[in-house]
Amino acid sequence: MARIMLQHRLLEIAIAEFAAKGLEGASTRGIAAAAGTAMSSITYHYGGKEGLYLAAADYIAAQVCQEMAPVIDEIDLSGDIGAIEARRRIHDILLQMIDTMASDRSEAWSLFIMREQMAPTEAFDRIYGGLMGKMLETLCELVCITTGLNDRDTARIAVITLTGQVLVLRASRATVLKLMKRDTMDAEAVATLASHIAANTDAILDRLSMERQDPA
Amino acid sequence: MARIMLQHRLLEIAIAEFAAKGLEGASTRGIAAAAGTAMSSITYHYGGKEGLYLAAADYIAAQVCQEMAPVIDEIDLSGDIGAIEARRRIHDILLQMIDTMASDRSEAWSLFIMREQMAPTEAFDRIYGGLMGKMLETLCELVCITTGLNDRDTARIAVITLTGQVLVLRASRATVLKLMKRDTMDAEAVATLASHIAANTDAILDRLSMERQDPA
DNA sequence: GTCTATACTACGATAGAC
DNA sequence: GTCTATCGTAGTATAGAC
Repeated sequence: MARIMLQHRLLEIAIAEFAAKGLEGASTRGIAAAAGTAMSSITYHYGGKEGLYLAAADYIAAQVCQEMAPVIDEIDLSGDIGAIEARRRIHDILLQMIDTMASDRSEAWSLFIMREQMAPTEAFDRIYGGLMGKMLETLCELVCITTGLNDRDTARIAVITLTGQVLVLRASRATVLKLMKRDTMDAEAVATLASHIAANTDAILDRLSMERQDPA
Repeated sequence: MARIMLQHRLLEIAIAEFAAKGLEGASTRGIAAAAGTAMSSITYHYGGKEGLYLAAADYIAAQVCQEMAPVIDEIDLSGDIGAIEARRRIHDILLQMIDTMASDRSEAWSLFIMREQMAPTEAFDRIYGGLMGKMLETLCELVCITTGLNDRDTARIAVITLTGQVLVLRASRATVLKLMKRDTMDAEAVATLASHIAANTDAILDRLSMERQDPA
């Protein structure tokens, strides 16, 4: 039992290190030392640095899956939801994403994922397959429902731009903080950003709905 | 003269390496070898790996500055432009950003900058100070003009979300390509994305204009 | 100024003691 | 299973030849 906890601890430290310094920048020596164990235990359990990295990706996928489950699973029981309900769920998902992206609690996860997005390795497929793909497809479906669109390609582009507003909070954290003249992303700043993103989301979805009805 | 060209070549190779592998992942030996010179010349010219990295940041700042100059400098002669002209310039700047973010030509630049955004070092200040800060403040100003807003804080948040739609094209390139079921970002895909981003931009700016007139 | 040779450090992997 | 010791490799930095 204590062993299992130690493995979790090692993985969490590994994620923090990989997130901060990248795959090459992080050192197995440092990770092992921080976890209070010998470096060779990484070799034993994960086969090496690369194995540890992939295990970290799986761990993140599982954690994020758990975190997002409440707002995603809901869609499974969607026999036929209306446009208003679909839009509410879009807002729920984006809010959950904002919370995850902005919170310091999951800073390491988001940084790890962001690094993979920019320079994908095998780890990206695991994370994408774990939940991200499902979540994005769910968003596409919801966009189609709430706008009345049948064109999933257009819906996908809408999802890209909608999530872009959220991702920028982490991907360009340094710029966002400079622009907002802050040192940290406190709860108030997150709330302000969230309300503006929600309003933008409505504006974008309304535009898509209107274009469908009146393709002028 | 040939020496200067060699330094430029070395810097460009360094940028590509740093962009692809990060500061720790890139190797001075590899960079020097690819540039056809000895590793110690890096020490001589830049003082070491860190110095080369900062020089690469300055080089990028200068290049991006040159690239964006046409759409930014325009604002300098803005005695009093109208709401329509301001909005046109916002679209111009975003289009230029999309082109820079999406094109393979400047892939290394954007990756380098993205890495700095996620984990800022001294290099970030150089890039931000070089042009990015000025460009973002220009965008804020234009948003205020085109929406009639006096609240620059709101304008800054609008700029964050507007640029977020663009940045996601590079920051989450892997996800975007998966969603769009493509292997590469060809010109047609870029054009489609650009037109949707432009429409979203209008929707967001219209929303801000309307809220100002009717803050219900 | 630029390259060669070398010193020094840190990394990842592995073998073997316990 | 876990730790210690060690090996080979790769990195930066430096000194010195040219």
